[in-house]
Amino acid sequence: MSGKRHGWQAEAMRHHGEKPRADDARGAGPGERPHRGPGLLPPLPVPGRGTQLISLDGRVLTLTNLDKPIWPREGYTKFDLINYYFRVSGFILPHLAGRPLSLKRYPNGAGAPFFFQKRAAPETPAWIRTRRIKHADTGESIDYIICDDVSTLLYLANLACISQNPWLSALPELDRPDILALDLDPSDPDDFEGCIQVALLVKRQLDRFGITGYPKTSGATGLHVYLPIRPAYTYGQCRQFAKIIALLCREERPDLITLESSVSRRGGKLYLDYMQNVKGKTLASVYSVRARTGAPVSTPLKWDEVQPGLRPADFTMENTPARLTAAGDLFAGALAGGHDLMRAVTRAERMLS
DNA sequence: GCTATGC
DNA sequence: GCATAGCAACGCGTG
DNA sequence: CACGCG
Ligand SMILES: [Mn+2]
Ligand SMILES: [Mn+2]
Repeated sequence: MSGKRHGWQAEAMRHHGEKPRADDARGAGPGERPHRGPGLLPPLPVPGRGTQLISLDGRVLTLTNLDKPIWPREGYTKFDLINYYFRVSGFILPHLAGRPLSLKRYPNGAGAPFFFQKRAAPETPAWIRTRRIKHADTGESIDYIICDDVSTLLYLANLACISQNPWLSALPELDRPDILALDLDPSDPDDFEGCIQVALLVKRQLDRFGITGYPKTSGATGLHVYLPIRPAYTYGQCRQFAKIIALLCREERPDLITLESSVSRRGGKLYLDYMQNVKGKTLASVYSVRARTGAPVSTPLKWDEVQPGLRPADFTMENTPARLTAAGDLFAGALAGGHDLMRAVTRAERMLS
């Protein structure tokens, strides 16, 4: 992965004269250090209050306002958010690596106003990887943040970045997505059962083509299905194929599904959004937390979990570490290798008409 | 969350 | 010192 | 062309 020798080992350093505490150095002994690997990391070895310095990846990171409530009703603080991302970093980082990000930030808490940030701010430390990307027509460019390591991940979390939204394409192929996303958006936020039915419909279509799709909760009201694809085709080509799948699904259940871009014409049906497959558009990353009640997490699912009774609110910042220990990264396959879109399109077009 | 500004 | 404001815009489909 | 959308 990062090739850094420091691994997870973090050294807490005291900030302006705070008194030493007995538990400060927990786990810091060289002999008892868990090794870095695909697994969960232990809790972040710093006190969950005030300002703390921590050394990660050989960089010194300042974590501020750690006891600030971010989910006040749940009692979750900024420390809890940072600690979550630290613990799951080995699982989320492969899904962020090399992808320009839109950050969704909530400096005053999950219930307060948010803002998106795509441009790296001037004060961004030099060790944060950025990539200057030119806008298509206007020669303007944006320095996007790219999160390849745990130090960057925690820097972002300290900015109250609750959700990281990565592109569907990764370096070096920014114009050729390696993920095709189907975004299932219920018109009725409470109709998750309908969403489940549509997801199963999507799977049935994918099965016809021999394509593997990977489902996850969005963490909000819907589901995402990701198709790993070889980064050989343009966003336009991917979108065309996504539209074919969407059309086939709507053909089967026009009573449940709409492809209507106008909200007012959706008639309460689920919007099967294939239009996310556009350069620069993003979805909340897998394992990303959402600024909603209970701190839900966008969670990979096994297809046999996609059935009535599934509830996205059941997957949270609190219980995701345990699920990862038990199930591992169910989305690993969404990154490994990809379908050849061309063969799939040929097969699909034959079926459509 | 952080910086830049204007009072 | 205090109160503010900015922090994403854009590619696409449709009318 | 201007919208609306995410
Ligand atoms: Mn969605
Ligand atoms: Mn959508």
